[in-house]
Amino acid sequence: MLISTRGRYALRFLVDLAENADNFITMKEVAERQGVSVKYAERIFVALSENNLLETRHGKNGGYKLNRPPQNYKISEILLALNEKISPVACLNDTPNSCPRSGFCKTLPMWQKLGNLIYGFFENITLADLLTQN
Amino acid sequence: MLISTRGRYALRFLVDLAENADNFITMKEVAERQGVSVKYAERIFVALSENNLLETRHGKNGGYKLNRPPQNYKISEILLALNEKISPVACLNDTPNSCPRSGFCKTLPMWQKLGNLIYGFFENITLADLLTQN
DNA sequence: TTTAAACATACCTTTTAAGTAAGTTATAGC
DNA sequence: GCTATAACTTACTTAAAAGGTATGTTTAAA
Repeated sequence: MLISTRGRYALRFLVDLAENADNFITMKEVAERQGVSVKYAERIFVALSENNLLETRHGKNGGYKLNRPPQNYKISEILLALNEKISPVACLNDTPNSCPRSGFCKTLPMWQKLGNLIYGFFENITLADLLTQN
Repeated sequence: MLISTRGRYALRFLVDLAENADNFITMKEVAERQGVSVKYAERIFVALSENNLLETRHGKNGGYKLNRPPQNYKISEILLALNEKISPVACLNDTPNSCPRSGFCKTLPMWQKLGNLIYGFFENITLADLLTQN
């Protein structure tokens, strides 16, 4: 699978925060609304926070909120924050390509094309685009 | 990762057979040429064979060869034979979608679009296309 | 009938995904 | 300043999948 639950949940959490914007929302509230255990959600929120995708406030009346308008969140950026490997095959993960066959591999060009297709897909969608879906 | 080594190796094996066409080629020979252990290659060849992607001959002077011209092998068909899950997220794997949130999930439409993009990519490339790459 | 190949079954190891537990630190409100 | 609350930290556990190996059995050409 290209994208694991961590990446999927992260997107849903951000959509949730966007829909309840302006106020600080607790992780617990989002986790419950999204049907994810609080403990698992916690790790995802921390990853988002570490990558400066969220504004946080500790203590009473604290929580999380978006730190920019939804159209400024590229999906690619969010998935990378969760360490999702976006490439379709392992042999595209290192640059320069470390496979000794890369110079003459007949399948590599196909993987590169697909990799670019997928990366381009995630680069050109923002959180705002998700909000208008139904 | 979307595609595992099994799928990747399968494609390379078929390219190898296509390049050495007409004769039966032993699995051992292909495996050595492709730098994959004979035992691991064996499982991949069996999967290809079970899905009628190869002609086989037992015993002396036996081996494998393609059972059709390279342009009649769609990449999608080959990957499916290896049980590669082509969809980018787990929640697209069952039809109808079994997720209780599928009716209102804000991220599902994006995953469906990406799934169609990837599936279309593999549907429109054949083994013959790989042979002309360098 | 021998030899070389595909085929079959069962197992092992490593890595990653997914999730849990127990505690520490920061901050708003009283 | 105290207290409640919520983010943060570290460490662990479990389950599944990927990747690979070992030991055989069956088939068919020479």
